[in-house]
Amino acid sequence: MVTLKEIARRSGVSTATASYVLNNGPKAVLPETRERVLKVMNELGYRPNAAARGLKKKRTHTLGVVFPHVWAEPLDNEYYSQVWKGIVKAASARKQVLMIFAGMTWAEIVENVPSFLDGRCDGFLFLAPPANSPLIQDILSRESRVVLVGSQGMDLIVSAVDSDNIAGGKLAADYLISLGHKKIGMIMGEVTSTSALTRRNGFKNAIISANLDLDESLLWTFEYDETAQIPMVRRIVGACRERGMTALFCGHDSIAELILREAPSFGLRIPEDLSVVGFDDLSTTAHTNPPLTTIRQSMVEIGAAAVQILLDLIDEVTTEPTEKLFDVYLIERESTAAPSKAHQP
Amino acid sequence: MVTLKEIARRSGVSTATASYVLNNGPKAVLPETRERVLKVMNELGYRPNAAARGLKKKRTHTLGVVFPHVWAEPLDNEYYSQVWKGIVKAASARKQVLMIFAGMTWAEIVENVPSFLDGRCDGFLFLAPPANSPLIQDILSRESRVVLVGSQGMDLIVSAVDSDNIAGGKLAADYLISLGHKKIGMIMGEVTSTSALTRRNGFKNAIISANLDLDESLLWTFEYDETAQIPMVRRIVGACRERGMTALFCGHDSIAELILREAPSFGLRIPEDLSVVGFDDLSTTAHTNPPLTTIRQSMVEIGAAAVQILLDLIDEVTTEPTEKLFDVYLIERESTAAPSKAHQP
DNA sequence: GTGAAAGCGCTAACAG
DNA sequence: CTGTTAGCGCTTTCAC
Repeated sequence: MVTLKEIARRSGVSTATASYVLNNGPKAVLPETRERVLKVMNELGYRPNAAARGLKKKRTHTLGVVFPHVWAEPLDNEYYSQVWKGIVKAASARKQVLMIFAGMTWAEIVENVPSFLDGRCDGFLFLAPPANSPLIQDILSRESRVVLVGSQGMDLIVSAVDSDNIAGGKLAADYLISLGHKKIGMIMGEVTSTSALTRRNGFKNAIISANLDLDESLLWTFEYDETAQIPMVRRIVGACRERGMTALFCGHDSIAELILREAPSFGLRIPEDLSVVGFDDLSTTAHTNPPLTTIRQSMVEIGAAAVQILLDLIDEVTTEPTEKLFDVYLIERESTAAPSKAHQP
Repeated sequence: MVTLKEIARRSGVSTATASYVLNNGPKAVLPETRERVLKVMNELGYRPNAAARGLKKKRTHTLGVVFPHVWAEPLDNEYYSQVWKGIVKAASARKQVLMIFAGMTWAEIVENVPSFLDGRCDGFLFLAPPANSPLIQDILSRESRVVLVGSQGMDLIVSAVDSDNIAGGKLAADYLISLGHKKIGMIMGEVTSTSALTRRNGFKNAIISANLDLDESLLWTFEYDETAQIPMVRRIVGACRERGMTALFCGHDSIAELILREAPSFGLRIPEDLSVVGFDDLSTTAHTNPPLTTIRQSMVEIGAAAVQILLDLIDEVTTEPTEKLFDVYLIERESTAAPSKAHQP
């Protein structure tokens, strides 16, 4: 390994001078000296040692990104990919390196993350942590340079970036109501996810504001277990037949895709018998049959904003926790329509 | 920040002793001393500083993973996700942290990666680097602890893990031949990708071995540009109509999905008019219409094996570069059938 | 079994 | 403008 000392020796200067040229300061260096040193550095392919620098400066230019699980899980795959894309983009634009912490389960994360508070990262991004996790509390007590992504509405004093899920839930419900639907159901994602909860709250609010009947039996939670999915679809079909449900809001596009895929085998036509609205606007939803009406989130922007906020925290540009919510948009496709005559009063 | 020195002071021992208890060695420590020190560490929530340790031991327990681009790109999304899943799994099982290097373009990577050869990682995993990239050459000249993933068959002396793509291309072709097809086309992925090239080589070999006509005009390269895709499909449809092509092997499932989706609008029935075989076995391909016959790769295992090989290199368990190829499997679904009578001689 | 001290590679205050 | 040197937090050799 070639060291600064070696560079200095070969260029006939002191390590201090060599360091000054490396860092462009804090002291000035004569142009010719500078050139000489740079030349030697180039020739030897010198790379300043990151550990030594980190030790000295207490700054690693590394951001830790904590994933709740490996994001290859089908349900959230594209959401994480897109947010991640924004993170990478913003981080590389600002010359930051990303360090990933991911385990199979949240328990594994909880066990390991505290051991990373050892100076190898300047701050942390937590992607969609479960609501009210004690880990976050614990981390925050020792490290304030933390930004939560996809977790608005927790009671913690911490920076966070997310879509405006309340508005999203409301947007979906209001749209279905405007089409004339009266009996509207919803399937939410994980109960441990704050965004799933807030989407449902927005949805409920809209139903209530419209003076419609909020039928709790039409509110389901998605079953991640594959063997439970067909029975779940069956229950939803049952609700259409027996309770007159004519529209369904799904907390994730992937849930909506499942419904679209399975509905025909139950003789349920979409949108004639059931209007379906998703959430996310995944790239696949424009090609479902029928194309899915959904709520678009700005996933890439969310990731980029999170990096921005974290760096401001690290650089002490801001000291107060910031919360940023992104607007969501209705993307109207063909999985929604006015309720058919058969269901009209 | 609480340091070892502070721990030592508070426990009434030297930093050396405190270090011995931290590392369980290299010297023995009296159990009671040990307990006392551990207690203080716990109370203060002590975390040994990573930079200081790295500086001293020249080992960071960090693995660098280089992505050719953000893997949110639709074509390769799930492939990278799955490989990544295997990497995370294997790395966390062996207590390694992962550092990600990703840019938007390969040029950005080339520009930045060398600057990470600064001791912050113990070794590197390169995911599907372009064939014959000078970057890899450059890196290898300064850092031998490198494993290539998804890039068999380059001429470099470097460890690599991949699917047996030659066998995969052959498997697809042999299967179509066994169904009775004589005019078989292929669309390959990026020309810069070694796996795309080797799949095509396997395909060609099989065609030639079967004494069939290898029609070069039936060999296409996928167009990533979205506006070019419909014209590309049109050309393929044309080949069916004008040159009697009855089967098509796609180098990626995502390409096959495009064909399946667009074919109906050209009046092309699958598999009646054209049999289609994909490659990857993405989770979505069981639900395409019709379900896609494809070649399954063991993506998770590939990722895990790469970590294993890299760690052996780092720990000097092995010093020779290792190449590991994983078997691929034919998954027979409904997008393939014997050629219809109309096309038979 | 424990401690003093050197030193990993770098930065920066201080001296010249 | 350049050099000397202390020290970041830790590990480990060497002495006791």
